[in-house]
Amino acid sequence: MKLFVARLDYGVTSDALRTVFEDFGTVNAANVINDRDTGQSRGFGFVEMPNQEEAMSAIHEADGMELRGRNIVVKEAEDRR
DNA sequence: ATTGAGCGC
Repeated sequence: MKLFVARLDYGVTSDALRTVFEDFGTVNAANVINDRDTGQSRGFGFVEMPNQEEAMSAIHEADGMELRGRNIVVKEAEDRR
């Protein structure tokens, strides 16, 4: 299951994102999206979790949680556009 | 350091 994570602090890296979600279960992959031209974080990212139950509990647990001073938003990801 | 309502090339 893929999770969409928004409102990330610009200093949050893919590795940091993975560490956060590993507290809720197994994480296959996590990546923060950076602007292709400037390389700066876009402030959102994706987390892939193989266990759906862990993924759903991660949504409920991590949505709204504070990370680096900002409250993040966690939702199920839409199909890649 | 920067901070937006946003779904990765």
